[in-house]
Amino acid sequence: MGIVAVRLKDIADELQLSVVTVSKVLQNYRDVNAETRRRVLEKAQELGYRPNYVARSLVMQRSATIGMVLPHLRHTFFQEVYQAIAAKASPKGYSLLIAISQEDPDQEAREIDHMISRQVEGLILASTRPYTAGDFLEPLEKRNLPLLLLDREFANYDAHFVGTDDVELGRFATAHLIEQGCTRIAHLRGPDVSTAIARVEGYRTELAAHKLTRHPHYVAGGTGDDEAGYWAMKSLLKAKPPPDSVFCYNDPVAAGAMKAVLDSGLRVPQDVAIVGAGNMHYSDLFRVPLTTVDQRSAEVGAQAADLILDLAERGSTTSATHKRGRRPKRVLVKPTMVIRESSRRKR
Amino acid sequence: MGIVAVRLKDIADELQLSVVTVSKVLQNYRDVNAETRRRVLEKAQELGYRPNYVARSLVMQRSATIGMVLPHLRHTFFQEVYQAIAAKASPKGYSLLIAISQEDPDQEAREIDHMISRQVEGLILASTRPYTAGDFLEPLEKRNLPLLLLDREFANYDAHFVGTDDVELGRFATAHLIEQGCTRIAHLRGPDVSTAIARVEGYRTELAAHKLTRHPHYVAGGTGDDEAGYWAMKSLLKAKPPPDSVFCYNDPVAAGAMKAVLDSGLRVPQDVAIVGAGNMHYSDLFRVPLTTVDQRSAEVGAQAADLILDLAERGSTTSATHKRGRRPKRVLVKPTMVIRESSRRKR
DNA sequence: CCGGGTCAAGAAAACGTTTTCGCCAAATAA
DNA sequence: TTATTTGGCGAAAACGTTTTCTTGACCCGG
Repeated sequence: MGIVAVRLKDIADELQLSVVTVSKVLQNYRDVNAETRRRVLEKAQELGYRPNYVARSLVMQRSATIGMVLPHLRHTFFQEVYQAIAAKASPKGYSLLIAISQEDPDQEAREIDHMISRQVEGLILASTRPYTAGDFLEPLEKRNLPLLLLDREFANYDAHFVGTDDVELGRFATAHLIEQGCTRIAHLRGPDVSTAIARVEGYRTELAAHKLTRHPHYVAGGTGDDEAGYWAMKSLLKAKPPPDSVFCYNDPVAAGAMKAVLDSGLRVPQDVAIVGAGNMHYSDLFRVPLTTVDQRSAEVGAQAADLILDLAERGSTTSATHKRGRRPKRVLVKPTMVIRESSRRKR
Repeated sequence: MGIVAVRLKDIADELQLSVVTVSKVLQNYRDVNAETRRRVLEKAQELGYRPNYVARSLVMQRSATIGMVLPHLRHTFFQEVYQAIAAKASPKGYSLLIAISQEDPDQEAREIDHMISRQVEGLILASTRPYTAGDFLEPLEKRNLPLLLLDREFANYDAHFVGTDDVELGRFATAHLIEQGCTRIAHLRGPDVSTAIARVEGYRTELAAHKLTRHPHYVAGGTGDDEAGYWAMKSLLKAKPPPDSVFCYNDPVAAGAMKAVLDSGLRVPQDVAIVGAGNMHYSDLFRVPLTTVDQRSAEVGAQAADLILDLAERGSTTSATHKRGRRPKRVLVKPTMVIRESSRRKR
């Protein structure tokens, strides 16, 4: 019972050779006779030999594995980033070990520990923690294990980062609404993570640049899902005067907000223009096709893959080298507007 | 440079002990002095020791890893299944190694080989192959490695399977349209995989049960995405007589179909009623909220997790034991209707 | 004083590889 | 002929664990 595996030794025994010679054939060493090589390859084929990467990892001190710890897989953003990373890592022989923290910081810490134990050569982390890093990163530092923060960064911790330029995202969305003639622009912000904070900043900056006043009640919060968007929008509509437009933290929030507006008998975009973010799949098929800011997730993924693979191959570093003067990389991908019906006021 | 790790030996050296004793402490063996145990635990904490699972896997002949090979992550189905599996596997100490075949059979075969080399204890495969298994499963059989087919099964190969009851799905959708008074019911089928074939079967069975004729042109094919749905629907609308309703392979196809209908100036559901499948996130926010058949993906994932973990723990089997008389398990999850506007003809 | 038992620790073997080094025979050069 | 190189192969060590077996010290009862 159990799994039966063919080892180098099995090939060696059958051919009256040593494991060393067999190994050498498979590693393409030159100091082995052509005829011997042929016989080994033939036998390996015949027995269906597959190398044992666990053993190889141990002796070579290289797992060829990249770990990813994500809060969830709900948004297309993480899926597409994941696909982009997989597409780059696989041809280089790297495997991807994935863990989901379920938005739970303790679970996140456990999964990170687990990744360490699995000897990953690099770790991509989209942290679920509210904006600030704790000492849960210490084990990574101690081991000098390459860390790449994805999408969300920490205010008090310098690490390599790849994500969307969220300040720009906020500015783009807001500028677009202004351009459409909106003046009472509200914002449904997300939870207390860097992306949400940066989007608020972009929103404010752009309003200020156009000398538009911010009604104090025009920024409402939530957990970042459609449920939250629905209820936040419901209450926003009761403000006096009510907003004529809203920039939402992401597409799910925008979807909820749209539902709230339509349920209230108001029209989109005539009464309330809506802009989301993330360009979720099929958001063009919403009741009113949704204007959104595309985060170019595939590009984010590609950048993340390039960086983490580079770090892994060079055997750098969480933050140790930063302290020796080298700055961590910070890659911000510029978002792009995708304009659809939900915000089109001008014809 | 490179990653620096703390080993058992480091702890042992500092405390003038042998690795054996240190290992025993961490494995909770009883034959070690209480004071020694305390010192070891303290030192392990101090040095930030994390066990090396690669070494442990090698000696214990247990990787505690489950592999998943999926065609892609686009549909919410796979995401939710993945999440459900992760939720069950993680508490049991299993990690998930994921690979994406990109719908490419060769890539799929490579990824399977890779999983073998990584010594996974069980493999979940949603194959991209058109309905029939090839000899690419031979390495799995040879090693007696537990295989679980997810979502899509093979006609000519008996293996454990967990997925949606797709025949029922096709019947449910069709029956619902009949109930709404539709008579010219078309079907936009998916690619040549078992799920699509089964859905067609359900569709035909239900039509026959109601003695409804099938217009030969009423089944149109495609690749299963919204693009395909759009063009297939476009041409379906030119049929004489045109269908008054359509059951679509999945929600993306339905989304494309809806777009085609609306673009043609027709109304949903009055002129053409539409039913999708999969209950994609936010399909209730479509231009016309989409009626769909929910595949209960979380339940599928939970079942898949239970089965593969059970197989892995018991060290069974691809198909070897099947031949010894034990039948592979076949778990079919019953889908449920989610009725929304796109199909509601009766008030 | 001896035999048995208990307690605490370590030595050795094992897991499947890779790599370095050494060995021997045959071929080549001097 | 002798010295040197070359070609082909294997022995041994290493990677970080876990497990089994052994050892030695100590205590207790007879």
